[in-house]
Amino acid sequence: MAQALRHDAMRAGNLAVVLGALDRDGPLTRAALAEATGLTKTTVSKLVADLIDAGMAVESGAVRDGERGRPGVAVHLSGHRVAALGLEINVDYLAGCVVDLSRTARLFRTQAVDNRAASPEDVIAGLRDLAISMLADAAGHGLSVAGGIVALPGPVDRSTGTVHSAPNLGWRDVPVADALALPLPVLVDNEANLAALGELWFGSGAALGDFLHVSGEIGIGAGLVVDGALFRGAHGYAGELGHVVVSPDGPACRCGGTGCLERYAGQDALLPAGEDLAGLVARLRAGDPSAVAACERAGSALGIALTTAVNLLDPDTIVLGGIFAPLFPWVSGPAEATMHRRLGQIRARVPALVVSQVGADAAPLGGAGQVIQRIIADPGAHLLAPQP
Amino acid sequence: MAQALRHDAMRAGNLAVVLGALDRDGPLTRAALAEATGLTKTTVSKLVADLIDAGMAVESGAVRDGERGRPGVAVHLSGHRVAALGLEINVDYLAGCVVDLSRTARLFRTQAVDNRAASPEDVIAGLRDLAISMLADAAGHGLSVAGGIVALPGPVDRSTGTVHSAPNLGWRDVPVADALALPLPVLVDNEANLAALGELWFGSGAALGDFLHVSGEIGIGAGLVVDGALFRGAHGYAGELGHVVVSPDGPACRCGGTGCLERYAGQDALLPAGEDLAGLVARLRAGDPSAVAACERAGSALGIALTTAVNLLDPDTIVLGGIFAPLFPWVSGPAEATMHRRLGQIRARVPALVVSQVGADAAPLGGAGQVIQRIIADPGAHLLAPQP
DNA sequence: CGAATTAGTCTATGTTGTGGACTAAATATC
DNA sequence: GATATTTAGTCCACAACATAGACTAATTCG
Repeated sequence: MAQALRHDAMRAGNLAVVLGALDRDGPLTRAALAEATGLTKTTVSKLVADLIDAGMAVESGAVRDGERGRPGVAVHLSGHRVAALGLEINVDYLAGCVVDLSRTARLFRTQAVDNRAASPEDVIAGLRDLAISMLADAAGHGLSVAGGIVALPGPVDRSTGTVHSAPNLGWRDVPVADALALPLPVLVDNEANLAALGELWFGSGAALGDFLHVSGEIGIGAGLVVDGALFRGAHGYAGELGHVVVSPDGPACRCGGTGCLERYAGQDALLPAGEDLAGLVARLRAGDPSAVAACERAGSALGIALTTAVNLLDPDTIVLGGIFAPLFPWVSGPAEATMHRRLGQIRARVPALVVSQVGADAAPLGGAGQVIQRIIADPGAHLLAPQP
Repeated sequence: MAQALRHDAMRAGNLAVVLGALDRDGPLTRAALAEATGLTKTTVSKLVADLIDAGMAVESGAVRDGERGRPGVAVHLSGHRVAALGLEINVDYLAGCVVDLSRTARLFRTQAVDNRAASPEDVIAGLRDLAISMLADAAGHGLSVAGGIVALPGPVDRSTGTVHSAPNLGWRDVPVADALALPLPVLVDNEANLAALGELWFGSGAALGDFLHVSGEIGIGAGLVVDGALFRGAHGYAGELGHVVVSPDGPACRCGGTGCLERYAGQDALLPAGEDLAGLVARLRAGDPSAVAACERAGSALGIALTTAVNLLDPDTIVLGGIFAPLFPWVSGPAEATMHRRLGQIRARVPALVVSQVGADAAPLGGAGQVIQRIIADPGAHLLAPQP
């Protein structure tokens, strides 16, 4: 239910309105902020002063726009103080990044390890070491890290910070957030969801409108971004594109069904035993007919599943990430052809397929960005004591 | 973007908080309201006084709850003043209803006509007559109708009040809201969307959690309700369940694709030429094997499509409405079996299939309820001058 | 019947945003 | 180059709203 509004909520809300305007529309003078938000110049000045005290905004020089009249002082988001930590546990690596309030990635770290061979405790201890050292680095840069999110390859319970099952890691019900025991609030989320947010803030972003981000890995997940926020469904398990039915009489899937998308376009279906992704791409570049045919099959199946997704979710754009990013030139054509054949008559516009602009770090970047997003949406709760 | 909060917005917001609490939690005393909302008794008293002046709330008698201390005065939503109009244009009938603020249906009217034979202008003129006479009736009951919504069997542009295409009526780009020219604000929406909202407010309602409401008519639409609001997608065309791919090599569909759900479970697929729904139900009751087999085929196909919908949308419950309501006993079993087979291993809980509790009036009821919802969410904008 | 308890109102007060006067700093005009 | 004009930002008196706590009202308990 909507919360009761008291004076402090009004102030917190207006602080968020101003910070949000700075985030969206770049550097703005106080006068421009007043015009954009509908608040008076007086109020904006007071709010901006608070944001500057908290280290969330800074003044840059005067704006000489050639107009006559006194020039304004541009104010923009400050990346000097507030930051967030994004972490990822995946099958063969750990990764982390620190992103500042202006959504600039400040630190990166990746560590190749075989997490299938190790126990969850050891993996989490390794991630903890990586996180602690990044926090120290961040502190060295004067950054105060307000929170973190761990990206995990499987369905999670966000309220308890637990990963329910991560089949590719062999994990079940691991309380990742608690076990990490970092000295800051830590959340968990699904890798596919966070990768979608990574694309929003560190990739093609707002130009995509509402988009569906497809993460091709061993499984196939998808994250739908609507109005700048994830659509999660009732229990947080929306976007399971991998088990959308492509052909009800198709081959059996590990989920118990038959003919799921994963059996046609998942990593195991695309890569012959023993070959890795780089090998497949090399064969595709060389024009190997069997590799091209495999991608065509996968692309057509993907087109069927995406047709269904468009009918149900109605996105503006569809972004292909994960293994589909390097395979995009060979997969997107057949998928797009299928979609146009099936949707062309009933939709005014068939969503375009585009390739992800973020690399392997999409998930931790999206996680850190999500924390930043929360801070911008409620700066009042994160007003730090002004530093000397 | 979030709006700037000024004093009037704070007041309007708190008015909505109080009215919303009354809507959800039935009659409450001012003291209970203060506790529930977190506002002080003073503030609640002032807000309640405004709501009573506006005719949106009334005091009922004192509450004698057996506790000691002064008994409170119960306050509840008043249905005496504010109301909303729900209208529907469909292939063979026009319908309208008036719903009051407490979401009680006060007036109903249905008119059987063959709208395929008539021009859009004539159909709209007929609906206008029906609406005007209902408004007069409502005024006779002392009701002030704040707005209306027209349910239409096809995709609409809600911002312009236009229906893009209604294939079953043979309409294209008809500006329904403007053409109606009623003396109150009129919106348009898709029939399937409004039927889902009808189920929310006039059927099983909140007990369903987040649910997908399937409207089986000639086409098959679906509306997803998340957190008490419709999920519409980027352009408002989400929920096109009818063209979800059930079998990519299936029979050709009028949409240009093949093997869409509509070809297996739409009205035209279920009813042999010349038979109507009542006839099919009679044969099913009599145990006619070919009728039962047809429902089993339809149910299995529906199960495939719903499996996909669950994977992508993750609802708590699935409600079957339209023609699937009378066919529920014969269709739901095969659908549920298919869903369990395909989802049982990867979901902790497979959404239950339930039958719609609202009859044919679901769409106009949902439309009127939507208007009421908007009033409750922003009573400040609808504060009428106090009446003598 | 008086004490205890709870509901609701009343009054003084505090927080927040507003509106307009005011100062500051630039360009345009003569 | 002096003055008018324009725009940015601050200051101050004021208005809107919610709050806290005193107060009155109406009930049950002993």
